[in-house]
Amino acid sequence: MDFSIGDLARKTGVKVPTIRYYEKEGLIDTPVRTQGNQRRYFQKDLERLAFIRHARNMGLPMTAIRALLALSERPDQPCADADRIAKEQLREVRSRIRQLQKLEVELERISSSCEGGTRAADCQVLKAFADHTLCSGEH
Amino acid sequence: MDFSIGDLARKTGVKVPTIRYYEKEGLIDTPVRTQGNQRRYFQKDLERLAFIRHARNMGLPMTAIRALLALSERPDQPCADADRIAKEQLREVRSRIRQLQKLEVELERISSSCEGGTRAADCQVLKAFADHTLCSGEH
DNA sequence: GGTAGAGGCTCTAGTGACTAGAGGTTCAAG
DNA sequence: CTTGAACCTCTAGTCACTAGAGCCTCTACC
Repeated sequence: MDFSIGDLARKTGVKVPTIRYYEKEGLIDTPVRTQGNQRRYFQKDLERLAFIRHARNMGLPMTAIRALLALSERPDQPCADADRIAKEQLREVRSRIRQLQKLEVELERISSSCEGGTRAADCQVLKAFADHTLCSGEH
Repeated sequence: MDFSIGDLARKTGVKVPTIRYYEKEGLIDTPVRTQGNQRRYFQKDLERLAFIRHARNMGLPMTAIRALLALSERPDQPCADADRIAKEQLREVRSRIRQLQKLEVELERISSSCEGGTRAADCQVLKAFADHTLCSGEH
């Protein structure tokens, strides 16, 4: 029926101190306590925490998660915001991918430039890191 | 011949407080001072800071940068380490790209699931964020 | 019912890589 | 010589946790 913070941690994959942190930050409800002052959770807490965890895994910033949580608490509100947040995150992810791909090209060039020269003084890798003008594109 | 911390900031694109922070962290030399206690820099400082900045732009962690800096200070050392660091970073970047691409697929699915339903209660986007089991792959 | 030890509690401080602000001093141009 | 932009140090704040100290409670077994 109810379960401890450790149970909740195991079920959601969120660490115990992180759950307490989320509580302090107001992301999850303050749970009921046992007579001995220990937290006890229920199914609804598990769902909310799983939501947060999943959204975090998807790279959403806490502010976006707060917005989504607020939205899900007012079920009669229009959900256009939720859609907007998801699309925004998608744009973010795509732009990060593009940036990393530029970086990939750059690093490929750098790490293939080691010609087996043995001394750091002649190391092309070090030179490549030092000299931005050698880069093919901007970043 | 010599220049101020503001000049150095402009030339490298590293902000003034960040330069002072790097000094405190031992990433750059403690510069000479004017009679009035202001920092004065030279070409070598500019080069070192540009190196750091470029490497940071490439996503290298500070520890890797420290290793590269240490290496470049001992020019007779073999440079295999530099090559290893570059290759390691390349692997990292590639793995981050793969992860983000999975996320992209996921977010595409989520953000196309809004069927114009107007109420948050029925919002597929919120459901998708809540329910990990709807995900196609792992993450 | 007693006890051991796993797990719970609060609180403070630390992480990385900076950033912001307060309150004061110095430099360089006019 | 004056003005004001740029410099100085120091502390504290950011984000999203994480680590540790020191203490308390719950549960399972005897």
